[in-house]
Amino acid sequence: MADNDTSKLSAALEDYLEAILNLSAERGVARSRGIADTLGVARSSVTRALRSLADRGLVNYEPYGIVTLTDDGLRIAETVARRHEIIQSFFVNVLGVEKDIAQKGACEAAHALGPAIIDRLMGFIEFVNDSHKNGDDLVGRFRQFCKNRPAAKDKTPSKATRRKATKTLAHAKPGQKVRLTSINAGQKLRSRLAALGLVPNVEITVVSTGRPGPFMINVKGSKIALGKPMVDKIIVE
Amino acid sequence: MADNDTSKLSAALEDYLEAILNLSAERGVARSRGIADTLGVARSSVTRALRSLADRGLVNYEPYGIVTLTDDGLRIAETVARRHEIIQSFFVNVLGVEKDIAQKGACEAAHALGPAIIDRLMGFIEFVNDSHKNGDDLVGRFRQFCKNRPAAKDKTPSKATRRKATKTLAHAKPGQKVRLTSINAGQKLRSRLAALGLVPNVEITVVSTGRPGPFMINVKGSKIALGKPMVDKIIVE
DNA sequence: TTGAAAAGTTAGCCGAGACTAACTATATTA
DNA sequence: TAATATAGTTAGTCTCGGCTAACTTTTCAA
Repeated sequence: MADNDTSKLSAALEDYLEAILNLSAERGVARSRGIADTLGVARSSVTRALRSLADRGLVNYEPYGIVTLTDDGLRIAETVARRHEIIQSFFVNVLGVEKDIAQKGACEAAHALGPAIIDRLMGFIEFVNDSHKNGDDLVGRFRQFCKNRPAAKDKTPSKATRRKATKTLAHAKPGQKVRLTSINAGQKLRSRLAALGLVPNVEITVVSTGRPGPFMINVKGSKIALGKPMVDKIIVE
Repeated sequence: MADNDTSKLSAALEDYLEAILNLSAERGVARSRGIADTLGVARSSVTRALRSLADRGLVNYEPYGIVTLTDDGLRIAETVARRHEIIQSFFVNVLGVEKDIAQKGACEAAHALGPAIIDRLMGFIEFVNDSHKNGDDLVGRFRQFCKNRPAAKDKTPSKATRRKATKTLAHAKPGQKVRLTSINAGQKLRSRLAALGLVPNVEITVVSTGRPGPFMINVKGSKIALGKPMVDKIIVE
């Protein structure tokens, strides 16, 4: 019983519970060393985590003893393990992601996704299996679909995601024409730049973006060299 | 360029970048207050995060100034935002999860899932859309499938997930017969229990599990009352 | 133009969760 | 059964990412 703390468990402590469950199942018994190895943390970290879990009434733990789950701990551990498996199964069996990559992603995602999403996900996996029994090989069709599709790079934002962030002069490319919107600096700097013709609404043509050399721009016919700190302060569109 | 740190960014800092990107797009400019409101953190936390991001060369930031993303920061922010959207789109448009629940889950999962999984997920969404164009309403079929399926509870582990964790006497139900495997305690306690007939391999019948009253067991015809601390130390199968 | 309100920063605190180094308890085995 | 190896704990430190309270800067309106 102990504290029966209502507050949600941290992802780290959930991982400890899951590790204890797995070790219990695999080796018959969970010991500190095994937990440390499984999670890749120091033994001392395990000691502290076990004390914390014992305080919450989730494990039976006493110094130098073996670790067992209480009813409450078992319930949580099984929930986490189940989420983990459902997510991993989706990644591997539906999406066709490599097992070790899926493993890593599923482990983290298991803490992020609530019951509603997990239930739907499991339902979806069942749906896919069911379809297969009825002669519709969804996964096979998906694999085929992937082959005919140019691989999208994670780094390249899709049009749907593209946003217009506030741009500074530093974002501009050589030859590009931009309009000065504002200057992100104090009074004195603004008036210094104003003396060079750099005022709101003026048109700027980028000559070269430095690296090496200074950042060169053309404003109303006159070339101006700017240092990196300036370039970051000039907001353009 | 500043530091150009190779180390991976924390989930929290990724969230700051994403918030800056969104604010830039929505309000034209990102300021400290807006970031604090968006993320629901104190303004002072934002100040510190911005300093950290500026140190890594991801934002242009100076005290009291507005915040803009550098090229590197923009790249990361867009990547995170894209992941976020892809995951959320999957939850909402494929799984049919409610938008605000999906929102929360997707936000956290966006930090957990790497390029490989994200790419597949996006591919899958495209596949579903493509199927729909070709007359196969996958999502509709899934919805229908869900209706005919008894809702699974998140808390109840499926048989596939069920594991045999190390059980203590505390897990046993009244009337249940178990066999004592070992006792998780020191020499002195073990011999005390041995005097009561509690030795490895002995059969134990659970009479009552306490709450209220003591935990009662039957060992070779004799009834024994055990305290909670004892019950947790007796490993059974 | 000045003075209050809003925005932003500083300083100091906290808890979680990791680490290392040094110590102690338990197990093994010669 | 004593010596040693292994397991486990303690103590102290660090980083991260929150927080509050108090202070400073900027903005805006009278």
